[in-house]
This record gives sequence, C-alpha cells and structure tokens, in this order.
Amino acid sequence: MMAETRDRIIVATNELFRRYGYNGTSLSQISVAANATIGSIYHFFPGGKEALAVAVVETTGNIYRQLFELIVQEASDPAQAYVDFFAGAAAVLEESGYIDPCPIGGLAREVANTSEPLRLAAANVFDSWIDAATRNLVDAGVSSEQAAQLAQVFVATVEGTFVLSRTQRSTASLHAAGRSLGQLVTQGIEEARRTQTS
Amino acid sequence: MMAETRDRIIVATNELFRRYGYNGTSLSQISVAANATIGSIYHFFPGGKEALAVAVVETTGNIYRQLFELIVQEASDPAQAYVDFFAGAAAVLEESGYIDPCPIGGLAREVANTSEPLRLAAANVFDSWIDAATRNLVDAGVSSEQAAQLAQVFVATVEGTFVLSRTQRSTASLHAAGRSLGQLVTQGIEEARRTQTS
DNA sequence: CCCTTTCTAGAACGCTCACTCTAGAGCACG
DNA sequence: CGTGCTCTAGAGTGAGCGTTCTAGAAAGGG
Repeated sequence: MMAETRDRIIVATNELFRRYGYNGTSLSQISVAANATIGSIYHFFPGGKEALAVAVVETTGNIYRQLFELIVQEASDPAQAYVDFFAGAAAVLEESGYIDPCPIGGLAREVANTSEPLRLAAANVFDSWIDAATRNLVDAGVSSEQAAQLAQVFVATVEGTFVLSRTQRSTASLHAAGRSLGQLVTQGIEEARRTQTS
Repeated sequence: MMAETRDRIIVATNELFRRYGYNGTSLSQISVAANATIGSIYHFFPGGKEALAVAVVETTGNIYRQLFELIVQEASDPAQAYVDFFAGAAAVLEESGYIDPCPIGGLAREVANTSEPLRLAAANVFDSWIDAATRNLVDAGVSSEQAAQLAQVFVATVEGTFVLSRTQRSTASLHAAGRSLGQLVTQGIEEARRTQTS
C-alpha cells in the first residue's frame, strides 16, 4: 500500500511538472491528481516539495536512460538509433498535444539558481545520459574524444528540440535534429575507421 | 522619462526571469530591481505580468537576432560563425556564474501550457532566429532544404546547451556544440558545391 | 498660472501558497 | 484483544502573490 501511494504521487507530480513547471504546480494540485492527501505527501517526502521534485527527477532520469538503451539495442545500426530516438520523441509530442515529454530540463532551468539539491539531481541525470551515449558511441567504433563530444551534443539537442517543439507546436526541429545527429554519428564512425586503418 | 522607466522595468525583469523563471519572479521583486513602483509597472504594462513578459521576450529576441547577425558578419568563414557564437555564449556563462544567458527558452517551456500569448511570442522569436540562420546559410551556399534543417538544429542546440551548461555549471557542451555545428555547416556547404558542379 | 495628461505612491483585497499539527484510521503481530 | 507503527485526514498558520484603487506629484502647452 505504501509504495503504491508513493508511486502515484511521483507519477502525478511528473505530469503536472511537465505541464506547469515547478513553481507553477502546487501541492494541492498534486494532492488531487495523485488521490493522496497533503499529509501523505509529507509523510513520504518529509523534505516537502523540493524532495518530491528530486525524486521525480531521479526516477524519470532512470526511465529515460533505459529507454535510450533500449532504442540503441533495437536499432539496425548505431546512427539509426539517434534518428529513431528523435522520431519516437516526435510521436510522443504529437500524441500528447505538445506537453513537455520530460520534466527534467525545464525544472533544472527553472530552479538552477534557487535549489542546489534539484540542480544537482538534474546534473547527475544529464551526466548519466551523456555517459550512456558515450559508451554506446565508443562501442560503435567512435573515438572516445569524439564520442564524448557527440554525446553532449546529443543530450543538448534533445533538450533543445523539446523547448522548440513545445513552443512552436511542431515536430520539425525533432526530425531535423534526428537527421543531423545521425549524420554526425555516421561521420564519427567513418573518421575513426579511417584513422585506425591508416 | 517615460521610456527610461519602461526600459528599466524590462531590463530588470529580463534579469530576474533568467535567474528565477516566470513564476519564480514576483512583481514586488521587479519593482525593487527596476526602482519603479508597482503602479508604474501597471501603467506601462496594463496587461500585467503576462504583458510585461511578452515585451521582455520580444525585445530580448531582437537583441539576440542582431547579435547573431553581427557574429555572422564578422566571422572569417560561415562555419566559423557558429563556433564563435557558442564560444561567446560560453564566455558569458562563465562570467555570469552560470546565470541563464537568455530568458526566452525557459519562459516558453514554463508557460507553454498556461499562457498562449507568451507561447506565441516565444515561437515568433524562434522563427525569426531560424529565418536569420537559414538566410545566412543559403548565402553561404547551402541548399535551402539543408539550410532550413541546419538552422533548426542550430537554434535547438543553442537552447539545449543553455539548459545543460546552466545545470552542470560547465561550458563543455557549448564547446562541443560549436565544433559539431561547424562541422555540419562545412559539410552542408561542401555537399551543395558538389551537387552544383556535378 | 491653470489645466490636462502622464506617471508615481502605496495601501488594500481576495486568494493561494508551502508547510505544520493533532487526531484517528488501518493493520500486523503477540 | 490490545499494542504499536504506518499512513491518512483535514483544519489551521503566516506569508506572499497578482491585481486594483484612489490620491497626488510632475510636467508642459495655452
């Protein structure tokens, strides 16, 4: 029973943050959406709203990293994985009516100057995503320096296209980013192969 | 006298939004920072906080577009302009202690679901940036389809690296993005030349 | 010098916020 | 049958929010 309520609170908070942001979401809203009283929220998250937000960032960060690794695993070739990732995000955005697909970037940007715990939680999530992408690219044959650079650009582009597509209500930037990222990865692999065989 | 106060309000609001976001900034804070009473704020912006935010988005959007065009004009070659742009942003971030360099993306993501006027203002700014970059790339010899795609990726990457660098307190992603964008632009120019001469 | 317009001053309003507190419900275990 | 622990219930607190309102200060042309 305990874990169910806690999970419901996290899921509901995640959705509300994606729509209204951190400061735009109230505990009473969360209480209604999660079907849990404010007393319950403080029982599971004694640190209040901030602690709840940290939990949301961490769980969502893990889910997205797993999703990325799944897409990588199922892609026909390394470059295609990145195209697929952006195509999947585009589909989610269209289906949801352009609600933010991910609460982390928005939260981070909103409170980076006011909540150090939240900023750090978000930074750790971005690090874990960059690490996962770097490992994948190295596995695909990209040099480790190039892989680190491409992984950063990948994560940055994901966050940037979320901002753009949400604002413009268009998936054009996501498709553009998929193509460009695929191109960069392909080129990174070819360059490493050339260097190795020379 | 009138224009001075109005400008002071816009400048102060811009700075506060970049630190604390839209919902995290109060009119009383703005009033203090701008050295203007709340009555003055409502005199110049009868639409209240939302109208003030729209004005901030529009003026800041114009300033950034002009900055981009200036960098393009002074760059040694087209690809270098994009490297320079990210390098400049990196310098600004480091100097400012990683305050958000631009209020627009954060605002847009924060209120895209709650304020249609603000969302539209931000969307128009992004469109104007994409148009400016597209024109620049076409002038540099890139095909119009490629230019449109690259311009979208450029703007998305700018916004994304702002999120990342602000969260991680590091300019690594900015430098990585500068290199990758330069690479994509160079490649776009070469590809167009090849197609044309064949 | 008055009159009109532009702008400032700041108190006041209703509302919602994050958070606290005290009671008691539900349930497992001896 | 109770004893103890986890979790829920919901009223209450003080503070701060965006906005409104009325009154007056500057400023400038006739």
